[in-house]
Amino acid sequence: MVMSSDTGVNKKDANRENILKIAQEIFSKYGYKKTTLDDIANAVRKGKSSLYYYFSSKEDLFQAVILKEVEILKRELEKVILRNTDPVEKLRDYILTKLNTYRGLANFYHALENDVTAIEFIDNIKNKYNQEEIRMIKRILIEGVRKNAFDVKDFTLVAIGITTAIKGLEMPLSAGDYGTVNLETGVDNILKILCYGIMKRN
Amino acid sequence: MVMSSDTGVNKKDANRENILKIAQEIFSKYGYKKTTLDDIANAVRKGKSSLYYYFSSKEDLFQAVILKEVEILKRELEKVILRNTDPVEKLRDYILTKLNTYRGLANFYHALENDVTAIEFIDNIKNKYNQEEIRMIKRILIEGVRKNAFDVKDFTLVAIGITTAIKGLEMPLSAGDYGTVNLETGVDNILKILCYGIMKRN
DNA sequence: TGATTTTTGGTATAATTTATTCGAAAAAAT
DNA sequence: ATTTTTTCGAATAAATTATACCAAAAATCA
Repeated sequence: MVMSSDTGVNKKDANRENILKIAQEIFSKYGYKKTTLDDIANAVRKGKSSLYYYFSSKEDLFQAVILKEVEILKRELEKVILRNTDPVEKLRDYILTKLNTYRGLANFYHALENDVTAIEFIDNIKNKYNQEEIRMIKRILIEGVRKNAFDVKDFTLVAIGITTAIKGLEMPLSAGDYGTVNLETGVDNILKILCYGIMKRN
Repeated sequence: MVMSSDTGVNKKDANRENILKIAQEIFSKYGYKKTTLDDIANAVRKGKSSLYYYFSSKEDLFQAVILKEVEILKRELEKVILRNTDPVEKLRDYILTKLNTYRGLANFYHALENDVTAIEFIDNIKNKYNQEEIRMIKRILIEGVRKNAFDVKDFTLVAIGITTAIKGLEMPLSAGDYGTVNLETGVDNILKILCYGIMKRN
């Protein structure tokens, strides 16, 4: 393969990225099963068979989309963590950012149902990510204590607790009732509860 | 057919209604093509073949859903028309109500593409309804003039103009970019423009 | 109760859709 | 001009799906 000399990215990679971006939109709208390669091919204005030049199969494309999505989420959350905000605010931002990005992933998950391999794949990612999540929450907690806002003894334990609470918030998204749930309200509710347990009383 | 004596509605009709309601949700989420009878059957917790006891075909069911949707929209709009509000407010409410209900219809339309017969069917309804719309707008205008808020010479012409403007607002919905457009803002923009042309200056 | 009507859903099938392959040709780069 | 990259039409095999039929369950009635 020969690539253009000045730009580090070649055309193929650019095309891949474009396909990925559009595929993520369509997948997240219809879910895995209901999305056809024709849908994607039409949207990127290429022949269906051209997709196989970039990805070896529908599943391969799907996994690439998910992987990219996870990367984006990770970077987004890092940003929140590094922001210089009040600890509670930071916790709230973290959860909201996560849920909002998760909303995209949710629809993938939703229309998977039978497709065992795909579910397994996603579950693997989720588990892997779970560890990272706990670490991140921990950082927020530690910072909160240092700033004299939180009073936490066992960081790991509390971090796991909060992670669990977030999972609870994710549930309705996975289940697919979008319109019904108000994310912010849900988060604030959970936050209020969490804070009463965590906050240092004066 | 023998029906229960006291209630006017029999069970079959109730089931039909239920199927209609659920089918509308699924159709409006995935569009006509991507919705399978299995989807609907599962959602109503019946066997797929049972649906044929209530509707003669997928298309039949689809048309019933649309027809019902149109009925609901019509009734909703009648209510707005009869409300005792400021004319501009009423116009705004009318348009917003229409667009919001239309959001549901939009997705049907969106995933129709090839299916010529279905498109024709919907277009027929749209045309038929268009006349009614003009009549309704006219009523709002007439009332507005009587209340000394509007200054309109040719009601029909202005009504057609407004109807056209509303179509413009519907477009992005038909095109399928939901998240992008803010209905209220769009409506208020159009309204502001419309009012400057219609309002009686003091 | 037993008879009849309503409602359900399993199974079968024919038509359609869809993911994937292959190879050749257009486009771009060298 | 030759090589490399990229595209896509056509073919296919597997899966999905709308629809038809029929028998049995459930509800209603007499």
